[in-house]
Amino acid sequence: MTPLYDVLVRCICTSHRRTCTTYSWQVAAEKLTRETVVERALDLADREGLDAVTIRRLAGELGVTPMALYWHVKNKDELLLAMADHAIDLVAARSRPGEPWDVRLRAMVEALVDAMRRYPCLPVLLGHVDKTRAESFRRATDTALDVLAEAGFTLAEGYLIASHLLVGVAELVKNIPAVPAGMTDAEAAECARQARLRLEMLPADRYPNLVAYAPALTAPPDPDAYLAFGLDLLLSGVEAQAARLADPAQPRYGTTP
Amino acid sequence: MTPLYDVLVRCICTSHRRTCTTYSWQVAAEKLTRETVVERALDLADREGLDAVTIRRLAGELGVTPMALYWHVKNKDELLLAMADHAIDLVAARSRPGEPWDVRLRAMVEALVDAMRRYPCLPVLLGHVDKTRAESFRRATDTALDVLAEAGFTLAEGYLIASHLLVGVAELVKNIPAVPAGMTDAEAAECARQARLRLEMLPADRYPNLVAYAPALTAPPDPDAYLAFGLDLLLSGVEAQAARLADPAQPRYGTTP
DNA sequence: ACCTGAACACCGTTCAAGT
DNA sequence: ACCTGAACACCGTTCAAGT
Repeated sequence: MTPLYDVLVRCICTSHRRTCTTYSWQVAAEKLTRETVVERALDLADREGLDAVTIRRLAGELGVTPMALYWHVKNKDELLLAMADHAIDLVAARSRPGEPWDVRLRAMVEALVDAMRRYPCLPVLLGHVDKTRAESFRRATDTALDVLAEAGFTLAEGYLIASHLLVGVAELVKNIPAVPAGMTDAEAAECARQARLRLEMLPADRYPNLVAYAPALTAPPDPDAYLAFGLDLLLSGVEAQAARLADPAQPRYGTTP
Repeated sequence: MTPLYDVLVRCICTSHRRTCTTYSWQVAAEKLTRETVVERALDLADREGLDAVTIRRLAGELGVTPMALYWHVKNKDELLLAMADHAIDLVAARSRPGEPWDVRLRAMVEALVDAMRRYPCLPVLLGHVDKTRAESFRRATDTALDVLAEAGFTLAEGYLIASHLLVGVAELVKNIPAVPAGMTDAEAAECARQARLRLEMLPADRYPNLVAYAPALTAPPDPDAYLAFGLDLLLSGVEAQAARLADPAQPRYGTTP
């Protein structure tokens, strides 16, 4: 542990690294960074579900020892937070000032939908992080509060609406009716048939509506009509409240700014 | 390991047990049942959060070996499912046939709110179970579909609305502004002050609305106004859609029954 | 029928040590 | 600065065995 030894080792190390990076088999092990850790974690979660994202498993995927990750990320909670932060990053940007509040709000919600379709793990990921600690959530929430204030809502009301829209969109995208990626038409049909049978096997006297719903499951899914209806449902609630609260006699939640 | 030894041990044991049950310190170990397992798990989750519900931890709480639980419950997933099932049990019952659809729907939603306030772990628990596998969910969904069909929705629309209301209420109750149980007024005030400071410490140029929202946090929380606004928001969306879809020219999601 | 004990393959995380 | 190795205290679950 003399300085000389230290310097010597350091030299060997850097020169070793310099030569190695020229070989292709070393490219994968090419100096870990926090960004690649987070992106690889998102990738893993999208492919195999959030449960597959494990410090040890992720480390294996990156060709590195589990404890190596702790250099780039404080702990698993921070990893999940960084994943959500990274996935939601583009949402705040898509508000268009100048437009009326309802089209601005719809644009934001559609940006949310896009983010969740781009990162399928995002809806369930949202349930595992403290949203107030993520930077991109704060940005998105702040611009949402801006839009909603323009609609006449108090800040407290706007805050509630913002988180309501967030989980509403998450639930919507989670249940989006689509053939799972990498499934042939035949497999998808078989899948739908089994889902239908599961419903039809229920006792019809106790669950008449669920049983009646079963045939609809064999029809080809229509994600666009589904999303259109879901988004209208979410947004029309906000619009209805905005209209109702335009009457100053109505009781409010929170003080008007 | 002779038969004689076997019988001998058995005698000692049963007589031991028979005497023991007369002592009060043995009452807790009084024959485990699936119901007490589930209820104890709910209790544990309510007190210390869902993460505290662990097979081993729960077994310890029940004064029993971890593997004993596997006799009453197939695995942890089934335990979580049974917990949700038990907590949501009373909801379907609270629909009042004869009333118009919107008051029936509101009654169901309010029953949901009650269940979630009774079992604080329920909102997060819902994120960890497959709702289609729980009996009381199916019952509640079926009666909801009944109510929503009366409102003119298709079954597909009704199904979407039902799950939308479920997660909407869950999010609402999760964020309910109330002084946490077992906290003095002084502690609650300190808690609010810190929440306010956390917001006010944010850079005001990037998050102007969040910073402006901070002072509202020091005001005493008003759970009733919060819930009233949240429920109105949820339900007015459904009502607005019902009104819009009364026009037969409007596009629909799913076929009308 | 109901419960225990030992064992297996997994976790997240710490801490000292290497290079 | 960045990564490894060994260790700790925890998981869920199986399987054979006890009573």
